[in-house]
Amino acid sequence: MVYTGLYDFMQLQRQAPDPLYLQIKDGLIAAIRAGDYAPHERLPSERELSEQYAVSRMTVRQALLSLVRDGVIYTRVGKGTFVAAPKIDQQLRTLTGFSQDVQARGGRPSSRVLDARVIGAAPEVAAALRITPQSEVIRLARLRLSDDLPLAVETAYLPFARFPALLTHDFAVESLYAVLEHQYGLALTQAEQVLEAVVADAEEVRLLELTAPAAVMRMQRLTVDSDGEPVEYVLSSYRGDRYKFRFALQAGR
Amino acid sequence: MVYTGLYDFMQLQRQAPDPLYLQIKDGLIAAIRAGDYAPHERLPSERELSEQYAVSRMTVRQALLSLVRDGVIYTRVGKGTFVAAPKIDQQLRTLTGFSQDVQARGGRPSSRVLDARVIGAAPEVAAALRITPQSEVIRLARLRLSDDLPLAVETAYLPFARFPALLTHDFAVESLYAVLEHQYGLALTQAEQVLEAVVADAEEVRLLELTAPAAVMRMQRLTVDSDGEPVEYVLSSYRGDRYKFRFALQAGR
DNA sequence: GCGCTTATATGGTCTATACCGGTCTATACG
DNA sequence: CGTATAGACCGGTATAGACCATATAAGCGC
Repeated sequence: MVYTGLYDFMQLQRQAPDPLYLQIKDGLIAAIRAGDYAPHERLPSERELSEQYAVSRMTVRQALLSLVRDGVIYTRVGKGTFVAAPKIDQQLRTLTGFSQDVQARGGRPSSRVLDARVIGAAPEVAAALRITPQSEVIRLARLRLSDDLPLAVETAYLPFARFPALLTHDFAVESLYAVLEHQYGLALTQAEQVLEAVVADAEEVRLLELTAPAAVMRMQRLTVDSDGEPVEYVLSSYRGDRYKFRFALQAGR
Repeated sequence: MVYTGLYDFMQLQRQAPDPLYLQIKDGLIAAIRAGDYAPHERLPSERELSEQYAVSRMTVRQALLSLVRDGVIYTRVGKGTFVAAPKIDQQLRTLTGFSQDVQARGGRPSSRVLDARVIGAAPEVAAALRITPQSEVIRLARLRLSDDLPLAVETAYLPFARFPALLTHDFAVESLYAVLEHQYGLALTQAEQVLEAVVADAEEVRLLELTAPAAVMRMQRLTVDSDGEPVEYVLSSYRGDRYKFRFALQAGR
């Protein structure tokens, strides 16, 4: 036990170096993320990689197998190892509002404010936000566009008591999530969503410039801050033909 | 090469024998299920197992690592390998199919098989399952009902090569996920979904007993096993008026 | 040109061996 | 008696090599 003190010291100084196969794994992840390999592009063969990294083929395989389990790459006998289609999982790391969402898809988000005022909370809204009915809530209704094409109608409700100065912002320009994060220092980490497919009503047809009959995706979202306090309750209607909702499911853990 | 002829013969007679490590894995699963090892009981060491099965230690490790990924066992450096706590953990580690889903909502699931056969994979299906186009896939189309009311049309595609005996089951009665789990020992842990709202086409109107125009939720799901291998590609259409898709979003972690 | 064989590349499986650091225990020492 | 320490055993990492089935392209015979 002579070295206990020194060992602890070194533990604090630096982590034990990762095993080789993890270093290789990280290297490959970095290369893929850097764009050195496009989706479905072939990686060097296991034998080539073992030469490049100067390790045995089994060690390379350990790194590759781990990447396969993570869904980053896939293998085909006799053909090679390939980069998997980009994972949606990544997208879910942060809760995104409309603006980030559209940007992530390569679009240019914009908004038209339809309504922005303080009203008494309807029972349904009060229940969702867990406040007393008829207490004041901010109602922010916007038409959301991607590259100037109408994509969704969105109505957000927030407790007025908590965000009294919120309506001083111009939400035709600013992102609600950005304001909540930077102005109020909120970390939005959890949300509960309900999706439903319905035939668009007259109002939706008009605002989203649809031709009846058309389908819209109605979304209900309750966003909660890191303390578990409800922050916003949002009702949206997305054009069915322009919006696909994609996400990853993961069991357990 | 003395055995080539015999080997070819056996190939024709029955599927290629599982690799050693899978045989060992199955053996251990059977032993655990039979109660030979209680939860948290230590298994023989890797070196002992390699003697018992007369294989190298690396082969034993391959079996054990797969069991760890499936959550059946866990390992502790310096101590040994142990049986994981049963069921409840297990349950949470797997995704749910239609049957479990409806049951969780308090409904009584049932099915009508519309089509069940082996066909050549369409390009889209082959790409999703990451198999070569035109290779054989199982196509299982079912009308899914909850309390005898039509709720969804679901078409699942699975690689035939991996599940050659799958169609011997009656999927009007059995759950596909249950068969995959118990028969093939698969832990379905990851899936990627895409949801879209559309106006129901004539076929959907007829099968789901809708009145046009009506909205349906089209779902696309790629389910992947614990080894990262695509298992099934499912296209579904849910009645918009009877199905709400609810889930929790969580950022970061 | 068309079909067949052959050569070559790939990932998948398996062996045999080695050393590491963590864990536990029996034994020798103070 | 308490405690070091040596050693046995554990899973984790790594090597070097072998053979398999699959996939693809080159070469060959017709």
